[in-house]
Amino acid sequence: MKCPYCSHPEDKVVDSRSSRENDSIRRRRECLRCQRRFTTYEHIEEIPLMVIKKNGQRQPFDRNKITAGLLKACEKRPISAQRIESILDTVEKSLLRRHNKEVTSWQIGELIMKKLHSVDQVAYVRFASVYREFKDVGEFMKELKDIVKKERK
Amino acid sequence: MKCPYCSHPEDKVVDSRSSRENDSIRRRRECLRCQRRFTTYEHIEEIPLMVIKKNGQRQPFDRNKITAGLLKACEKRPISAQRIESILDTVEKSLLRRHNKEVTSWQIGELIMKKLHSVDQVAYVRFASVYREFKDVGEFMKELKDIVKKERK
DNA sequence: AAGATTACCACAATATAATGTAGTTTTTTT
DNA sequence: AAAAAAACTACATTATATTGTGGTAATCTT
Repeated sequence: MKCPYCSHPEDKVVDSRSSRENDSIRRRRECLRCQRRFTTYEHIEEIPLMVIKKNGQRQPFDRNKITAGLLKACEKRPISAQRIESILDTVEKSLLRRHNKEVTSWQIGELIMKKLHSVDQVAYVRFASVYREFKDVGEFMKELKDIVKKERK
Repeated sequence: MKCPYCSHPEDKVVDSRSSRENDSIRRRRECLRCQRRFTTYEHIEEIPLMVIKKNGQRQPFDRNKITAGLLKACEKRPISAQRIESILDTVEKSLLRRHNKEVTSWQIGELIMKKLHSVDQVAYVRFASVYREFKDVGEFMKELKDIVKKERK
């Protein structure tokens, strides 16, 4: 565990206690180089995933809602429903693997866009234009040009 | 560490590895009752605090901004600047103590309101009426009545 | 579709963490 | 302002985690 003060990688545990609910372990560690102390927490890898919406409200992660948006973006595009499911799989898993209990809908959008971009660029632009307003028109045009260029090939 | 499947409090560590950057330890644990396995992560207690704003964008926690809003809500109220600083202290500390790297501005508002409510109820209502729209008019009127009743005493 | 990275698994040898008891300080609640 | 709860401290005893090696499978990148 890297010391937060001096970045030294070695330390020792000075105290270790379970929380009353046994849902975490608090350890008090001491850096072997600078002797300073710090606290760490051990947690179970989070399973429940809460989404923070734009208005700041939370709600449980609902895969179906996202699927719906993606399906719409992929209308009339050569992407199978299977393909979409697999994109969702990847996104969901990589969200679950994060250590963070909470995700913003914006982060989810970004992840999907990254995936979608490598699968179908037209669908990507459709999705992107809904989920994220391009920072400026220039960026949007640049994306479009790149895609048109490739489609022509 | 409580088993996420059967809630049994005893388990053993089956594998334990540092992340390459030494900023966390991943442990693979096995429940002593149901034998199922799960993963835990140990992290340094978080120090940097990111605020998720209503529009979904992040920014570093800025105490001054919050102070400004609070000061305005407390205009002409018998609350010293010192008092306000101490409210902010409490809120900031309790945010830092959470295990969560990120907080929504909504959560911060709630914390401040809780504190403010016990200090000055009129200021509380002013602040609340800005930071949170009361779910319904009834709730707002109820708050007002309670406060007026107390003021009369 | 191949290559790289990361999670997961097993086993054995060594070193370090967990736990009880207990006192102090800090923080939160009433 | 006092009481209650939580975090940090120390020390001694016991028990368990860490680390290397090495292999498989799943996932991410190109």
